[in-house]
Amino acid sequence: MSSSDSPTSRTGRPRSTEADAAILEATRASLVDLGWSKLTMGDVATRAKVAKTTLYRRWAGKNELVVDAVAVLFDELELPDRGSLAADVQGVVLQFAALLERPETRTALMAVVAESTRDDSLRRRIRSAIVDRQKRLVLLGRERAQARGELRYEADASTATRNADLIFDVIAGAVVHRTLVSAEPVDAEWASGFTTLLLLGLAGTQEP
Amino acid sequence: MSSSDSPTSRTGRPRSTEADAAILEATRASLVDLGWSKLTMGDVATRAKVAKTTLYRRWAGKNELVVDAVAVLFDELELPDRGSLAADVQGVVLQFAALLERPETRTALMAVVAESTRDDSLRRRIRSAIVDRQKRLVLLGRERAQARGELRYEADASTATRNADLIFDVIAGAVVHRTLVSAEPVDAEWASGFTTLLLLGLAGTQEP
Amino acid sequence: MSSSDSPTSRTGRPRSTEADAAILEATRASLVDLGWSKLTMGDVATRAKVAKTTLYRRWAGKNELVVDAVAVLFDELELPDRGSLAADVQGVVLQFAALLERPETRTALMAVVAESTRDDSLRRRIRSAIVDRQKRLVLLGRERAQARGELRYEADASTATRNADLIFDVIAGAVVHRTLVSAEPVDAEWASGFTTLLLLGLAGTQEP
Amino acid sequence: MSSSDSPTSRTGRPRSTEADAAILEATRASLVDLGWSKLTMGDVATRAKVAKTTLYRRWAGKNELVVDAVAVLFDELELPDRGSLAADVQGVVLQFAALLERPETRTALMAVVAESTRDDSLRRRIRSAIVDRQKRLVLLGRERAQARGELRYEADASTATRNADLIFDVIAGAVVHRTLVSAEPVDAEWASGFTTLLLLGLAGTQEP
DNA sequence: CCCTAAGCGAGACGGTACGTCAGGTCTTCGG
DNA sequence: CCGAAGACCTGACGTACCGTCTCGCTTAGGG
Repeated sequence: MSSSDSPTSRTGRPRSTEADAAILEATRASLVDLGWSKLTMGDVATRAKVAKTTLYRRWAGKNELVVDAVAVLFDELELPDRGSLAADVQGVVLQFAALLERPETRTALMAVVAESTRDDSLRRRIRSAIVDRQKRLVLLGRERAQARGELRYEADASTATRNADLIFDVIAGAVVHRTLVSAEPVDAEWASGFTTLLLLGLAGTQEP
Repeated sequence: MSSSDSPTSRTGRPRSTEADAAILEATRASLVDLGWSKLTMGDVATRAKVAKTTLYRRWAGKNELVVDAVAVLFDELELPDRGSLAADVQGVVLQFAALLERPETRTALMAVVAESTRDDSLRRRIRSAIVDRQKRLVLLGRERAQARGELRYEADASTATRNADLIFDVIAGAVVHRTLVSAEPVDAEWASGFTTLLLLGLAGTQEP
Repeated sequence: MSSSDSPTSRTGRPRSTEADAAILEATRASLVDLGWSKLTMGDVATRAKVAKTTLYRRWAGKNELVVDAVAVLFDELELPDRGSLAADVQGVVLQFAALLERPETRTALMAVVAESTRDDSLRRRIRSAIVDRQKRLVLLGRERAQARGELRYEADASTATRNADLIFDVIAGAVVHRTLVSAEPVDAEWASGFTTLLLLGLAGTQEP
Repeated sequence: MSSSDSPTSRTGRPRSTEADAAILEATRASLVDLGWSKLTMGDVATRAKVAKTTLYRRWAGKNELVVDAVAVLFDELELPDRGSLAADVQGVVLQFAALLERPETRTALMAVVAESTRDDSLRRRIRSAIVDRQKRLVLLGRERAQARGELRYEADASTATRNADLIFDVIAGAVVHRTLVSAEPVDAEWASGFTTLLLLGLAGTQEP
């Protein structure tokens, strides 16, 4: 997660793992208190009771640090089996919205995405640390729905991938837009309306 | 659009309207060259051949300036009548994606949205200058589709509004997510797949 | 004193003489409140209820304005006949010291002198508006002392001038240094000690 | 002399002593080229090849910096034994005048004195860094004259101090006034006339 | 059991940009 | 033409962070 993918240099004092944890924790705290644009490396260092050098030894800058600090939060998302595809979708929509309401994700997510439009390595980091990891939810949901007979098995693998990507963009995009751009609440009612729209659309594409 | 909503103070030298235009143009140019995070007020002032103070007299800061500079680009979006709802949706999806591919919008849009999560006045500015202005496309598209008989007229006004908002979040969200987060192209194929999904979903809700 | 030495241009609106007085008064007030370095043209204009342009039409800048504003205060110095040279000297020393204790002169005098070291026209202005005007006190004091028989009449005119200049520098210099550099009070005791020293010195040069 | 009178904090990177020297040197050079009022912290930093922050870390502002930069020049003043009190006084008068003719002292001295009239801490700094240090010359001169039998030993210590202060104010004041206010040269002739006046005055006060 | 290489804290360093302020000038309107 | 109002350009201000550096000290592993 942090940068040290090096072959574990054998000599010298090893890096403090406590520092790592303290820094990420401090980063989230700073995001909550100050927001993305006011967050500074110095402030994070102070909160984590760590020297600035220690931060820079591990992360190249604010962008990378925040991605790592926030990524772990997205792993909290789960897909408990609620018995039907509609319930599963609605559940994940509400979970995702709740995550986006948290101040640390709220302020950080769009900011790092914005930065990533001009920084390829950052975009790759975001994809691997956040985006791609959450596609698992779409894939898992589909599998369950297929097992239940709610969805057909897709014959063509590439079509299957394309569909999963589309669904992911629609769900994630709609929830993010509703939450951060429209700044309206994602409540059970909205989640229900959205889920209905999505599943009818999906069902339609599977008709003969 | 800029700050002077005052009742046009009668005395003193009036503000230069040329400066206004030059500043917004310079802001877009600076966004293209430097991106959001590297853009500075000083650079914009230099490009616009204007003093920094002249910027600050009109805009409170980088955020407000960029919103105004970018907002006008969104007004380019149109909804030419292509004869069917599907064609209209697909058309606007492609237009919107093309707009998001432009470097000035690409780097600016998410950034100001991110900032707006901690700044209510900024969020209001974004809504009035960008978001709400584009809902017109959804409303216009629905009217046309209703005139064509592709969609029913909605009896309940509040349901109608809710539906329009939902559709707007789904379209805008999906396109933004595909473009900026997934960083995959919005080509005719994707647009077609997305439009199909959306319209089937809409049709489904009108069946019974 | 102010700049308009033009041959009374016959046409157009005449300059407000009230404005002149108000500006000089405002300048002194600003000196008292803010001191030389914090005094600004804008503040003076505001206090005088006058536009900045009006100031610049009359004075080239802060330096010239302050010299004129302060010069008039030095004309308050007088040399009442106290019956003896010693009493006259002591009197003028105390008067001068009292003038230098006033905040407007205190802060302004050294400042404009400092500026004048790099600005010949300013130095000329200071000399004509302040310094040379006060030499009259030395000359008047000498005349009286000569009339009283306390001092001999000087035969050589250039020697007389040289002596007057020397005495002026010694008196003015000592009082200024005591007041502004040493920052010690010029009370009757000090004035007495200084006068004694000076007059004994003068007497000595006239002995043989 | 600079700010660090702290007990040498043991941790962190130590301050660069080269920077200290370069800054003071650059300050003097800037005074020569630009004069007090045009001197800027930025220019000094540039000349010293140092960041502006490095200046502000050591000095609170222009005033303090210039006092320190100029103070060292005053330490050049010496009192070589020329065999008689008159010769000693005349020598120091000419040295002091030569110092005041140098552009860096010329422009700086009166300026900082002017500022000090509104800033007690600055006045203390000037006194300790410049004024009081030069009183040594008066004291040394008196001691020598007493050793030579030219002056009596003063019985009362407080009277001795008062006299030394008076002489200091007279010498320094007269030379400064002649040089900077009257803007006339302090040549051997003037120095001789002044010395005669002063010593006769002193002699007179010691008669029975 | 010391040696050595790296980690660590502290804080100074050269920079860049900030947002503000003052200096002077220019442009409008009204007197 | 004068005067007020206020916008304009210029350039300096003092501050905040940046990311790097240089210290002296700590901490483990390998010889």
